[in-house]
Amino acid sequence: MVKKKFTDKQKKILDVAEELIATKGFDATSVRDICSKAGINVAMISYYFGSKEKMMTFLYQYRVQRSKESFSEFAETIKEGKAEMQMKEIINYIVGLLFKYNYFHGFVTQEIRVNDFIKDDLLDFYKICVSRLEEIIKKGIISGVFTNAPKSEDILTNIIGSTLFVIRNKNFYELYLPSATEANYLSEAEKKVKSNLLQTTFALLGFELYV
Amino acid sequence: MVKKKFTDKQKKILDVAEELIATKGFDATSVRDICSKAGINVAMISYYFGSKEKMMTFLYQYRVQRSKESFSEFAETIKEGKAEMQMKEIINYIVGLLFKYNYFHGFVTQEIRVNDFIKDDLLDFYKICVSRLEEIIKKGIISGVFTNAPKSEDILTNIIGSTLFVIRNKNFYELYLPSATEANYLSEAEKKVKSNLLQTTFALLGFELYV
Amino acid sequence: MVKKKFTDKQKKILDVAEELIATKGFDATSVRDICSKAGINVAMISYYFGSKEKMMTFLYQYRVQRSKESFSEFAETIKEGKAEMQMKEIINYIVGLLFKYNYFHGFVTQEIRVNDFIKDDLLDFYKICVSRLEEIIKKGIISGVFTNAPKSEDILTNIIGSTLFVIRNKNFYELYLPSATEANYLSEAEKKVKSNLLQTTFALLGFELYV
Amino acid sequence: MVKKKFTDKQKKILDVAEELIATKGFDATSVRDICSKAGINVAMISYYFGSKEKMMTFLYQYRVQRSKESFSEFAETIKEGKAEMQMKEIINYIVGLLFKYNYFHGFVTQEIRVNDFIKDDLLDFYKICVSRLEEIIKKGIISGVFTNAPKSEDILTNIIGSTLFVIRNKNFYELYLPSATEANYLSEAEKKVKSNLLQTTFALLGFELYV
DNA sequence: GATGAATGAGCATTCATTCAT
DNA sequence: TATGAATGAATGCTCATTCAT
Repeated sequence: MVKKKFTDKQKKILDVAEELIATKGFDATSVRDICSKAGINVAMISYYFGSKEKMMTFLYQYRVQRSKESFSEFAETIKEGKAEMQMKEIINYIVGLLFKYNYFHGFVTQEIRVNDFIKDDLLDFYKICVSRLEEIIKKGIISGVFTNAPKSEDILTNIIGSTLFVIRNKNFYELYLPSATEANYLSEAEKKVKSNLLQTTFALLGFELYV
Repeated sequence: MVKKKFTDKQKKILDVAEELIATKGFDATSVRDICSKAGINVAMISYYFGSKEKMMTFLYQYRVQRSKESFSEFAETIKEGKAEMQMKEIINYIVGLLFKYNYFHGFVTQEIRVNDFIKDDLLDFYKICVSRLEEIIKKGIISGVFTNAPKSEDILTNIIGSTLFVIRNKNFYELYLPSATEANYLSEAEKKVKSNLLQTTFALLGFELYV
Repeated sequence: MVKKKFTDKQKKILDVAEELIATKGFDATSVRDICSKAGINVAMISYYFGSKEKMMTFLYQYRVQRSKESFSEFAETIKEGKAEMQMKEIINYIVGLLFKYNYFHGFVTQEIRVNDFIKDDLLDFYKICVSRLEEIIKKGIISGVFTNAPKSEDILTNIIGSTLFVIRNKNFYELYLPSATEANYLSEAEKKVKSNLLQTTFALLGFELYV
Repeated sequence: MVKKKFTDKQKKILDVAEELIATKGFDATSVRDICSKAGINVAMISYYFGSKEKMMTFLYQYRVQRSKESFSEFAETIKEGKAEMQMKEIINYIVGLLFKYNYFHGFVTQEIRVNDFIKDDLLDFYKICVSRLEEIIKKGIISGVFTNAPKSEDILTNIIGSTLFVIRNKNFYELYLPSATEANYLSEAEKKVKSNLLQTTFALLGFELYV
């Protein structure tokens, strides 16, 4: 797939499509829905992207690659810190990213019909996360602040898995968020899941956390 | 909704439907797909269940209620054990259940169009899990084997979230399962995620684990 | 078509079918509707009558032939009267018959898919009416009470046409029936249309009516 | 309902639909029937009209409203004449209209599933006819050409009822039309029913007719 | 580039009927 | 004689896509 620059109209389509697909699912979102909400002609999705499925591909590319890029930028900003600070920052960053694009990441792993190389794109992102975590754990072990060295793919699994579960299971998790309302569920849940994951991860690492 | 006994033919339909829906999603799975794979006439789904959506309802009932029941039975069997043994067993049980019905639980929280009382059914299941975990943690704290008392909803979140993530992200997790093949990915992944979750949970509980 | 004796169960089916078909139309009335309302198995209509359409045939036969028979009986009873009395009676009789079986006669001429010999049956009935009217008119002309001899097919056309129009166009005709309610529309309309047709017919016949 | 201009293709569909529905009934006429006869794609009915039922609505609108308009225009043209001439003209006009759109008016009052406001449209038409008849009768009574004043709703009932009966009962009425063939039944029947209704109506009005 | 009319394949569902019992 | 499960054809409709402009 050639990387593509999108015009404003195309970006508009992708934004609308993302929102609708995240809300209703890929199949339940019709080209007509997207186009009417985006204020453009029904034929334009085929015209611009070739097909609905190919549009989906561009949508993934549009989001996942941006996530990867922004993650790389973020990683730079914490390069100099201590391992425990870096770990805290990276957890907060990943969780924050998932919440920010909650209506996107949620279905990335669900919708199957998407071209494989898109999964590769996402896989790349996960692999970058794993190697960053790896570096941080090694650093913490060497500096002595971490006494245990769990597998970084398991740490990432816990982070992403728990976060997505919380995003997807509002009706469960809100039971334990007494002050959550319809409007602020996501921000309240984000706080709680970050706290949980920090505790969990530092416990695994054998790091005594004072939050 | 009245609880229903299913004939073998109906069970066959539900099994096929479950697999296809889990693979392709609800909307992308046509009744023609299901019926042709189940070797029955297209009209039978409407005939047996009323409609495709109602079939979905029966499918949920068929799986979630059975999960609840079998969980209750399981909980009885570990009633007498020590807290650490109970915790280990319950983690293994929940993870095993999710893997066993992997192509079901994965989409329960995803598909929107499902009747609410079904979500309630699943919520019930989660609440039962949480209260069991609660009991075990209290018991372990009292007996002194656990030195830390994390929130049980967070423990459950980690267990289910991580497990579903692993089930759904084969192409990521298999990178860290060197001996995994196409055929045995799930069983290998199950072992690894169980090990991860036991470590993680016991670390959170401040329990020294010797596995 | 062989004339058939119907069992009670078959008569039950025909009665239910007639009512439903008259209310909802032939196509909109399903075999399942009829059978469930008649308290019998879905397969019975095919079993008893061969098919839904053939059942329709029996239904016509069942009603139209009875109408013919009862008309013949009625005709006997007025054989001895004066022409003007006979005319009055026959108009009242025909209108009454149409109202009595309003939900049947109304659609006889509408539903096309019915076997032709059934139309013949109805045609027979009309022809009998015409010849009776013919006799009465002749008699009245001879006796001098009628001064004009309109075509009897036109008289019958007026009688049946006006009556069916009134039956079918409740929302129009009730505008001119101030005391009509939902419940008694048909009986009120029947009175008014009888009065109209008596006046009309006697006017045509040049007979001075004192009702 | 917004009044709509139809394209030629839409008019083609409505014409075909009208004919088929009048012949076979609404339910028995499938959109596939209509589209294949109209030489267009099956999806076009939904595309143009929204649904089969909505198409029906447009069909009513297309015919009934035009009938109303053309009736109003016609009424203007006879404004200046004598009562007996007006009565003759209006009878001929109404009968002619019913014959012209014979395959439409026949089922207007029959099909149940049609939107109510459409029935209102037809009712409007009937009410306009009644009030015109009313005026003519009054005028004739005043000028002394009519000696009797029957109810105009009953006159209209006779006119429409008899005409529709003749249209619908070809196999009966053709018995009295010796020169009628398959091809010219309608025009022959129209002549005879007009003659009948003129005679009938003038008889009711006490007007001596010399046709 | 951009439109909107038009297409044909596919959808879930309902139907009258048949078949095994 | 009677059942109800099972069938296959038909239904109205929606869909992503194409085509003429």
